[in-house]
Amino acid sequence: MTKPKFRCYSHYALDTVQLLGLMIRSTRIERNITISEVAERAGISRGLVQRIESGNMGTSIGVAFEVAAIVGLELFETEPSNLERHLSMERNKLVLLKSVRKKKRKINDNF
Amino acid sequence: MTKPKFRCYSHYALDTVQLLGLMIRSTRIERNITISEVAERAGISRGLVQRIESGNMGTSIGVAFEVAAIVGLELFETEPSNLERHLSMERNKLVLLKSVRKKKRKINDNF
DNA sequence: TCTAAGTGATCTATTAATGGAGCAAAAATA
DNA sequence: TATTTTTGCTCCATTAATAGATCACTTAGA
Repeated sequence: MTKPKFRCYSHYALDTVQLLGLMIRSTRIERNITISEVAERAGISRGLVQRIESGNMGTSIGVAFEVAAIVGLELFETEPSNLERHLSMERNKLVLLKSVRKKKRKINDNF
Repeated sequence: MTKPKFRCYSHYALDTVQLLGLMIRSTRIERNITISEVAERAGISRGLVQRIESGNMGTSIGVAFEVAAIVGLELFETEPSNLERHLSMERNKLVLLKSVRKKKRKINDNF
């Protein structure tokens, strides 16, 4: 796969990233925190917080989730304590689920 | 803020990104899709899918959410139709919420 | 209304992510 | 068990993201 000049995103992915940005922004404003404060606490630049809030697809997921945590927006879990539980559940699940094996598609090849 | 050599993440952000990766992986395996297939459908490399599934903090949020969508993992919303509704709700909310103004902390400065 | 704080945006040097190839280990199944 | 697919990982060249500074515009509050 050669690296594309302009990456193509599905409507769903675009909407999801934009929704996350808007939720971060509204939560931040509701709790009376400035962009500069968030940037300082996250250890990133002011411009990067702006790009995250505006739904930029290229920002790194770690920083975006860190910003969400700083403003107090909870992802996936309503309670932080559930996060650990959910995490270990998924880890246990994946002990059984290993790799995927595709069935050979060699049917109807002799006519 | 000078760009740090090693960025520092909160435990919560680390767990959240890792959880997303694990959920993508288990959903992918349950639905019998290989990493290579996901990579091809997302238009990215096989290694990048691996990094996303292993909870790498530096991968771009757009690609990570695209991969989640491809394996059929729904973020934030249980139904895709709710996503649009949620999005417009947030947009409407932010019409009123503009910028944050910090109170001047000029109390007790004359003693 | 006036003023300062907050925000949005652009530009460039620096830093980091990604693709692609290759290799070894693990896992599925014949 | 033998064999082939899938996966995990490393390396490096290329491409993209980020920091930092700056400027204009918007907003909140005096």
